[in-house]
Amino acid sequence: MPELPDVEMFRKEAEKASRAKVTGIEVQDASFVKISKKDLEKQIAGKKFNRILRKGKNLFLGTSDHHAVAFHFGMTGFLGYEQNDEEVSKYMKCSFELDNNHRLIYASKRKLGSIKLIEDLEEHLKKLDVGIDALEIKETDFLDQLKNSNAMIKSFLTDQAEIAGIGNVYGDEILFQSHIHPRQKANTLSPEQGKKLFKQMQKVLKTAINRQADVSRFPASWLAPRRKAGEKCPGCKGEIEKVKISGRTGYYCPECQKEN
DNA sequence: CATAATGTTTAAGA
DNA sequence: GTCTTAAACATTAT
Repeated sequence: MPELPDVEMFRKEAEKASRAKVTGIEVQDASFVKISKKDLEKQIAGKKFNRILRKGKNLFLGTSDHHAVAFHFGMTGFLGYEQNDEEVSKYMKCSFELDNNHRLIYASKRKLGSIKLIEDLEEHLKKLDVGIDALEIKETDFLDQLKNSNAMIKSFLTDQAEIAGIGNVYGDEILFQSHIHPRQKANTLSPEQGKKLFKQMQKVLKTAINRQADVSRFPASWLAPRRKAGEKCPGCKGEIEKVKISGRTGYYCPECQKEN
């Protein structure tokens, strides 16, 4: 589930490739990649991805000449650094062959993500309609944005233009650990709730990264492993309920997360 | 077989 | 302009 912690894992994968030179590019699913092997190679071959940058759920692999490849992972995409002799995944969309017997592969079971060629990374970042990364935002700015939003807090947290990186699963987790109801309006949170939300946001994301964004390694006190209506809340005896907000199915504990 | 799934974009209505 | 839902995208897992 590519949200901030997952994409952070992909960033680390890409970093393993950053000292090697790209020798060629294979496109396995042209209907998804949409850029020709020829154009990709013209811009990337012979260079190194030595400027790697993540902003929210977006990953940019840049070269020294300001060009870059922009990746978005949709719901099922991933990036992996692997040895050349490994079997090619049938979900592979394209791969960047390296001069060290490895390759960087982008794979996805569905077609919801994207791969784009960027002419000038700095210019591109300026125009991107994506807010500051959830791990970079300062508490005071976060609280200001909360005050200025009339949206439900779940929508606020998952709105990439407000804060970048939080999706459906981590949004639910952060609200669960902050004891805030997902439908509560952002601008009705008390200052204490706002501060708690900020703190839990940092904690949840950092903990998830420390555990390789792997749900099976998350603490038993978390909601994420129990995303199902009728499951027992890990904090009380209550039952987890489903809520549909901005088109996504969310989960919360009606006992622990009351509206005020 | 029907339904839901980690995401984004677009449209339409309040 | 803000915020909400619903639908669309394509494919897999339950």
